[in-house]
Amino acid sequence: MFEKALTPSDVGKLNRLVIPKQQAEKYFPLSDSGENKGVVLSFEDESCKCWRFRYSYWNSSQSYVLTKGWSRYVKDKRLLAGDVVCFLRRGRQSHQKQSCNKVLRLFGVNMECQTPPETQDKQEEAGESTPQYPTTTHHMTSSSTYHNLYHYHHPSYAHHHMIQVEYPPHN
Amino acid sequence: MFEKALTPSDVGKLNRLVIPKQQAEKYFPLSDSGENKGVVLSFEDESCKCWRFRYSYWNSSQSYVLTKGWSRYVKDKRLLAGDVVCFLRRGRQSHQKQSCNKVLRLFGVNMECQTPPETQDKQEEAGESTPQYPTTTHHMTSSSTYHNLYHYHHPSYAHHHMIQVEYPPHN
DNA sequence: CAGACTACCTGAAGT
DNA sequence: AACTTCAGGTAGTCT
Repeated sequence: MFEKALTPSDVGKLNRLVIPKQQAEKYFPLSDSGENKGVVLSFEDESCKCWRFRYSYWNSSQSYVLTKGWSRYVKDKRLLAGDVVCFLRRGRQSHQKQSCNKVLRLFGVNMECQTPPETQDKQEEAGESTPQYPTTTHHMTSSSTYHNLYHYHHPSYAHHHMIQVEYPPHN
Repeated sequence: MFEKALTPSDVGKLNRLVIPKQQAEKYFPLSDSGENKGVVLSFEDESCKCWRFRYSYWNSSQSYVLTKGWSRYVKDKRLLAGDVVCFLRRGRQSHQKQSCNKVLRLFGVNMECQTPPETQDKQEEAGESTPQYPTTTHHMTSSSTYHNLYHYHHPSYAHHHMIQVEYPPHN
């Protein structure tokens, strides 16, 4: 889907992550109805720990942000500016199509990968039918559409963490 | 009414003007009802350009401030610390009483003035019935009570600008 | 009460 | 040049 290199603000005292508008509107659309106050997105990290982040739109700055809960995640994962957060689409129904041909071991997590992450964004933009981002070997247990979110300290993979977000949210 | 010599903070990155409490409560009272979030005051400068500043009370610092919009005015007018902002009451009904006996030409604006600005504050404080501040010769076109606000680089008049504020606000 | 959170705001930069 | 975006802020409330 997309990725973002974390800014100092994203990991600092502002306790929020700005999601670039274009990506936010494409992948995490908020309906105009009752979602003016945002929604809670449920994530799950590599250890199956649940993380819930509030996702909303700030009219004043015309920005989409993850707010409540984000700072706890930054602290727990020791995220630093320069780390990159990658959001990846992964629907249950398209899970099979995403089977990869390489396995990368990161932080004790086996990850399958079809192509190197550096080249994935352009390829992904070129066509949804051939997902290339790394994906965990964890099995999805819900029928919802899922996304993967992970981050790394650019350009190495030293600080990769895997997290999965359910979208659209269902609670 | 009153004047304030601008501090570095008033023209700096804080993007706000602190209005001395005594003056604020006397001339720009905020009702306790729906005005906890402040009001927008509409000003008009010597070229009839409209300036809208948010005026509110900051509980944390127990201060009355002009916030939103103020920084644009500072930048546009190139205000500097040391410049003095003068707030003058000028009601439509009291306009005639304010007829002055001197005309000062400042930045292309004819200003009438009864006494030198340096001595006006004390005199004004002594009695509302003999307003002495300079006032433009522009005609008021609203039935609302108006105030004048202008600033100058103390102690000369090199940076005078005239601006008029409607108070109480009606929109 | 300190830190988290909400909802604002702005300047700089890009388009 | 006007407009949009967003990184870095603020005040005030909540927990």
